[in-house]
Amino acid sequence: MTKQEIGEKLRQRRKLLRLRQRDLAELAGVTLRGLTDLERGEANPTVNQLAKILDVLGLEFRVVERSAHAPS
Amino acid sequence: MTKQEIGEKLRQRRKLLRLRQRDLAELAGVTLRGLTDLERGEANPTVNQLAKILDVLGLEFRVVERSAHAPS
DNA sequence: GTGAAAAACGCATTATGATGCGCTTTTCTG
DNA sequence: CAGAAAAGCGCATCATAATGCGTTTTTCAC
Repeated sequence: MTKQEIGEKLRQRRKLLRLRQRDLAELAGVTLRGLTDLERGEANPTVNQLAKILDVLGLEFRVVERSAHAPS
Repeated sequence: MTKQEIGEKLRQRRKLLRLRQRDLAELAGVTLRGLTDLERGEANPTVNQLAKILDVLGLEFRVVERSAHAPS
């Protein structure tokens, strides 16, 4: 996944949960600034930073074989 | 996945490919220091840093639902 | 067991990610 | 359309990830 794809996935998930960036940022313990940059794919976050946000969204990241395809 | 799990996965994959840390680090364009820390799970790498290494190893990371279980 | 290769790590430095603040732009809602 | 809410973003600062170098420890082949 590219950073853009990650950002888009986070955004979709956030909207699904009807959260504003501000609220998600607060729940995750990151700044609004950091979150907006991340959602737009214009950031190179640390694993911790990303994990904090994924955690609130009920998501996680996983290392897999490159050729493996995503489930529907 | 925790950082320890990620590190262990990278290490296993590297060994499978019969690479030394030094060689993998060079191929990935990171320092030996950064790689050793990462494999031991004692690092909080950026997504870019992690991606560079995963790329050489034929791996990638993906954002998924937290409850989804890993394939065998 | 000995020696060499590989990996771990302490410490200082450099590069860059995260934050803070405020202003601008975009997106909703009525 | 008008106003408000949400999101985007420029810039300076702070925090910390990445590097560089040398030394120590562990691993492995003989």
